[in-house]
Amino acid sequence: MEWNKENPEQCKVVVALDAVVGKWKPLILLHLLSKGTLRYNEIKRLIPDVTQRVLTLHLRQLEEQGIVKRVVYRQVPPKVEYSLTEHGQTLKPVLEAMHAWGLSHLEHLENFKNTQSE
Amino acid sequence: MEWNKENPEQCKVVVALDAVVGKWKPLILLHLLSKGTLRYNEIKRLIPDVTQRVLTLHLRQLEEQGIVKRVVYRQVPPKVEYSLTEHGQTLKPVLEAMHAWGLSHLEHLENFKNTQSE
DNA sequence: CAGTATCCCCTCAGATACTG
DNA sequence: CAGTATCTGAGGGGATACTG
Repeated sequence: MEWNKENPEQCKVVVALDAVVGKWKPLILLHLLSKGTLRYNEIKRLIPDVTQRVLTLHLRQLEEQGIVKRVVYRQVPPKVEYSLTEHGQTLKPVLEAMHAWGLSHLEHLENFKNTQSE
Repeated sequence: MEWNKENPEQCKVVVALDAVVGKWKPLILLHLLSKGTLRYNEIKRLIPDVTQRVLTLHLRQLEEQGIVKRVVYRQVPPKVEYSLTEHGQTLKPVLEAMHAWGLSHLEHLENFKNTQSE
């Protein structure tokens, strides 16, 4: 926790960022958090603007990081289910903290922009 | 706080990410958090690998967001001091949460990679 | 259904040189 | 000291078409 007292260089904020950054990753994580388990096309439908290519890329990266679990049911037509691993669940409070700050930041930006133009 | 129950679309995680993402932004913020006020070249010395161009860009963006305050002393040679705004300070708990998760994530990656190769 | 395979573009960051 | 100005390259993401 005490990263900032002496040597900020060894802080691991970037590690967290690396896991969460990606145009659609936050949305993917939030949907998995609220729904539990989702099939590939369900995610695609929940996030219409993501392309298949990028959605797959994001999911693969989250899987590599041990954040998302991918279960393939060998059948025709194929069925693939995505869910958060236990470790992935631990992101929830972090995402909530970021969301809360994001909200307050938006408010601050309001009167900040105003005082700028005055 | 309740972004995930029904509509993750309106979650503001991305707002927070937008403010914090940038190759050297976390380090800049951490240094400012621990030192309080720093001159341009002091930051540059604390983060040797950042180029002047990118450091300036990052600082300008943080300033635009109302996170960093920039004070110019009109004198020769010039003196410019950077510090966090009050609002910028509110990022501290968020960064700490990310750092803490980053640490635990690194541990998890250890035995995750191991179980992968088994 | 759940993806690959290509191709393209554009932003972010680095390198280097210059300046009020 | 605290920056600009230019040029450059890498890669993250989009569009479209195809497939086991």
